[in-house]
Amino acid sequence: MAQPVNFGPLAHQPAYRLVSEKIRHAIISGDIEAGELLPTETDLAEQFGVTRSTVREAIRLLEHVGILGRADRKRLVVTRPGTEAIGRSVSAAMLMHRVTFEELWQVAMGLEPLAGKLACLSATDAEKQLLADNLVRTREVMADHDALLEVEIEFHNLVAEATHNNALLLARAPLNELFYPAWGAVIRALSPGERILVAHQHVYDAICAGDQEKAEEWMEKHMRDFRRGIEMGNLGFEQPVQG
Amino acid sequence: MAQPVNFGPLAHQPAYRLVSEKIRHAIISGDIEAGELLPTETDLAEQFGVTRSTVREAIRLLEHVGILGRADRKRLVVTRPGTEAIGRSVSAAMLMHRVTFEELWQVAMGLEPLAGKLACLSATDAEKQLLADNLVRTREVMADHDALLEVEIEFHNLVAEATHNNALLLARAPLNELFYPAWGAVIRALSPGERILVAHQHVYDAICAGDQEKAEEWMEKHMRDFRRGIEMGNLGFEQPVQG
DNA sequence: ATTGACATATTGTCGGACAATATGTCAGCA
DNA sequence: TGCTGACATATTGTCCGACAATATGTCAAT
Repeated sequence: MAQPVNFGPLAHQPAYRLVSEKIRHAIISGDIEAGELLPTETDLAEQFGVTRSTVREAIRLLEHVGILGRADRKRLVVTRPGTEAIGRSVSAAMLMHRVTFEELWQVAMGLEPLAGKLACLSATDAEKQLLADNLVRTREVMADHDALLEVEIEFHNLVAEATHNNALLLARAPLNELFYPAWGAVIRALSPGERILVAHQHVYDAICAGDQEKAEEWMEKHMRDFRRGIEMGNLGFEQPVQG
Repeated sequence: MAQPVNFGPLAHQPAYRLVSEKIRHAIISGDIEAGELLPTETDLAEQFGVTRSTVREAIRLLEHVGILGRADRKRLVVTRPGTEAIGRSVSAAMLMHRVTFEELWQVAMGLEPLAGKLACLSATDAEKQLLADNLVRTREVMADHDALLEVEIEFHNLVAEATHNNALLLARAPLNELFYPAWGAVIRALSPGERILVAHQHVYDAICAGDQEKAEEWMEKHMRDFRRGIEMGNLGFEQPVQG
């Protein structure tokens, strides 16, 4: 029996998407470097043969992803999406998927110890110094829950940055965003300042000594502590994270 | 001396951003469920007290991130950003950051073995069956480079899905996108069909047996093979990945 | 129940308009 | 010279109104 011909739906992309794709392609293919200014909307409209409104919609499409930004609230500029932009999108996606703490924690268990390990190989003296400063401040604010949360988050970010691995930085971007409130709750509930400091100290020592195993191991311990904190504080380890 | 008052630049957000934020907030806070239809553009324009053009720009802002999509090329619908949408944004970001294979591989070494391990705990019979089917097909197409690439990628996706961990799925989304071409190059250069099959087989066995350590270990071996493939094929392990 | 004709709703695109604001130019003045 | 202020210009944000293409709903005819 002859298969009835199956015409796939002919994909008539709206113009604003085509324009958006063209610009996007020009950007990620490197034709336009990050930091370069884009032509004005009117120019683009002429070049593509569409109206300014259409160009504007195309631009908006790229704006929230972080590929395009504004230089001085006027001219459009090509930007590298930073961890903030990526963190926003991905964590929004995770929220909508009702990701639980457990799921998130499992990912963190894959990435944070890795960050510790890699930092041993690539941390510069300046970065080690930043970590040392962070430790000092941790000791100072141990009693202040809010401040402790700040330095705690900062420590992890510093370690991640010390890896000089942009892929890792981007991959763990959403963790920051989503763990923030939970971590704060744990700190308020259990005042684990001392334990945090000890773990951080060991990680720092390991990084300075270039001891990958130790860094990995202590990051892991640290994360397990965090998990236990959520469980003990009855914060709902199996519950979806809250925005 | 009295500090001269420092007026921060007053942040006058353009209207389309405000509208976008309102909608975005309504979505991720759960006021609008995924799958629900949004009011029409004209309605939204009235509700917000702006013109349709402005609403449209606001919508575009959310569209590319994946939280808004079209139901039937007409009505707007709230969607959960899937791995494709996230993969696109994040991999674009990674491309612009000139992420190298090495960086990417390091992240994959954090996530893929983890996926193998977790899949041991949560893979359903149906998912195991899918993996089995994949293995059969792998054996069949071992000589065909393109087809081999397909099943190889599929295998990793199946394992990841078997974890039932959405956070993990989203975090590894960009890897798929970016490794794809490289993996293909490795396959074409070295025809490693046999090695791939062996590794997959062991991972599959481990998942069926619930043997976390073995699954993790073989995923790791598999990834190391991949790394060696890139190095041996002179594909530039320290080079930025190509879009 | 299916088909076809027709009105309606909604999106995609266009064109033009104007206010607010940043940029560039140039004369005037210490 | 070097700074200031006035003015024209360019660019973006926002609005309005319009129209074509297409999907949806209704209703009569078969």
